[in-house]
Amino acid sequence: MGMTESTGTGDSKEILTIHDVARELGVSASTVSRAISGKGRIGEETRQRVLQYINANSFHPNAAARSLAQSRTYNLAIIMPEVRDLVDMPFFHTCMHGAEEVAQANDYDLLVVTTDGTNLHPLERMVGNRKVDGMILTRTYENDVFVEYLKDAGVPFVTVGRCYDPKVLQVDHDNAGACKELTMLLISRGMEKIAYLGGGMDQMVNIDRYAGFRQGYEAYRKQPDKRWIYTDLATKNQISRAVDELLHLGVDCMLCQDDFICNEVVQELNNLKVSIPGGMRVASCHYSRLLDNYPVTITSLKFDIMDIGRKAVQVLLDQLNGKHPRPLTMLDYEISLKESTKN
Amino acid sequence: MGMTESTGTGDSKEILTIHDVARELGVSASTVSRAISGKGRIGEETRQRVLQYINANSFHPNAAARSLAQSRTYNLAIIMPEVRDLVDMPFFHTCMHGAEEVAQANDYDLLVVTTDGTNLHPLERMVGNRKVDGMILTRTYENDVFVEYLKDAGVPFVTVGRCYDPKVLQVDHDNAGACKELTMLLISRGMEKIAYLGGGMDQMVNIDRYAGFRQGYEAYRKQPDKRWIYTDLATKNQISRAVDELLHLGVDCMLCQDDFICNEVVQELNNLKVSIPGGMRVASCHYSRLLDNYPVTITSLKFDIMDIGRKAVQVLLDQLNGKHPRPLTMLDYEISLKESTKN
DNA sequence: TTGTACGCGTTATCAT
DNA sequence: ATGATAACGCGTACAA
Repeated sequence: MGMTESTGTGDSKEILTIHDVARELGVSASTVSRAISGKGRIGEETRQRVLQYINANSFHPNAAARSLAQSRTYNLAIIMPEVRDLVDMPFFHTCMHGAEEVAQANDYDLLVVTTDGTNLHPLERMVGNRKVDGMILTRTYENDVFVEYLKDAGVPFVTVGRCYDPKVLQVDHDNAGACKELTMLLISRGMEKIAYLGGGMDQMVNIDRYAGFRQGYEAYRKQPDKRWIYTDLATKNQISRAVDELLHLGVDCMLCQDDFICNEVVQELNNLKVSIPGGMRVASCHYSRLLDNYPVTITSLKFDIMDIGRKAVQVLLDQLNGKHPRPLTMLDYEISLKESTKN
Repeated sequence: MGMTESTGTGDSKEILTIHDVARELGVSASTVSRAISGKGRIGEETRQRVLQYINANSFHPNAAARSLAQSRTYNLAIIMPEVRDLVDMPFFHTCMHGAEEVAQANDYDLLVVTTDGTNLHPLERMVGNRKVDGMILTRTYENDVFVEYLKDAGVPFVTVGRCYDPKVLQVDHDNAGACKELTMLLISRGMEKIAYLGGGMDQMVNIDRYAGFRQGYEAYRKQPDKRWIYTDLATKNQISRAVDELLHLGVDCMLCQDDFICNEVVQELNNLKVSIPGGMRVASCHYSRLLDNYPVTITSLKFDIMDIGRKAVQVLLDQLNGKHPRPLTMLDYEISLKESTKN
């Protein structure tokens, strides 16, 4: 738009195109393109000459043009659950940073999208506009509209968390196995009456952890009392009420489904002047720094969250690049036995 | 690529282009384009006809093509500091969600980029590729290489936090003013010896808060003892050591520069069995849920973080749309006087 | 090995 | 008010 031509010497500021480079080097645009992409045969010397020039003049191919020509955006989207309570965000954010790290390393960019468990709209826009090559679902539900939609739309995606469809790319920890092991450990330490405090059973991770808890009991041919079990706990109030009632029931230990719940449980116990582990034992199926804030260390399962984000993107990129990654990637966990369950 | 044509009736799945729509409706592509964009004159009835058709067949314009034609990506990037400690992330993540909310509402997408205070590389890639229309800097430094780079590159951007250049778009709280007010309040409540525990003085926010602290004293024509002042505290160890020494000096109150530091301070005090506010008074220049975990409520400054993210994007979009937003947007704060500073 | 020509899907500038 | 046509910048068969 009425921009005066640079006078003679190659100025900075001007935005270069592949043609500018070509003209300057006395070659054709396609040669430049080949030099950059590495595709198609090209003389090594011209290749170097081009590469050197674009480096020196910091030429970058226009993403939109490239995207249009290749039908590839080099963008990934990560879908985050709507933030209700700030404290339950660490998992997703850590995961996001892991994802971003690997994306970045592969010259991909990461778009963040937050949406609740039902609103497809933001996804539809992205898919419709073809703004991304693939997506990462950071949470899975028992009836997952996102999974259904993406399968249907033919968009490559990976889930963080389990998914019933075995063909869907998924990376997860063995939540059930881990909780089973933790439960068994607690029982073996003499805790007979273990209470379970869990959240929304519409989420796969919660379903799995609860299943693991039951399996732990079954392995000992025992059964937890129904009154010790709370699921679908959503608010702080519900949690503290559950704690109160469980105290009356005289359980030996409170097994919390995640760090958020554990956090509330410990606080309520604190309020009631119940000491840990003297008055009550506590364990959590997921550890986060949140729990660092207590003088007593908490027995818990530990997962490498950043790594799950990394792996998710790795698998997704493999998929996009035509490799055929194993659909299911299982990550390690660790049981961290601490003071809070000392007998 | 060898896709069989849909037999007769307009199937779903096929990816439509603006031409398909045009052909189907017996109009030209440009008419369809105009109907969608609203630009250029077009008959109201044809307009409706087009709009209805694209709705019914869920047509979305190809983002890459549109981007190429308009030289506009409808993407924004948010630059997040490299994550060192997970606990100091809440600010940036909350900010991000606020930004994403407004971006989403304006049909923009948000790319996340994390980088430390010196590494320009990720920015250069984005700018070079023209992947975004603008950027949000979530943290500003006294000598800010990002600000310099973006100004130089002519990329629209907004900073969250203050910046020396008055022409740079910035949205911020009045950190200095708020800390001054808080300091004065503490003094007026009889706390003569206020210790200050702060972090890296390379960051603008820390510079401002510290300045506010000093101004608070000056307003009373007093001066804090040098030994009460700790800046550039980086590790937990440094913080707890500072707390120990300050206890020996017999200060009346510990004013913490942010929630992270306050968190450590309170923990250390806990370890040492020093009660709050009985044994020591504590206040924080920034509140986050982190501090919810203590039985005693903490006197602090409160900022609406989500809102700062929202405002940042709003201002940036205004800029992109040729409006001329005021360079400086100041957001409100609130002083929350709680138990931790009771005398 | 390298150059030519066309397509990717949209917007914008001209005509009509 | 609408239609044809030329960009936008890059990738890629095809030709040389």
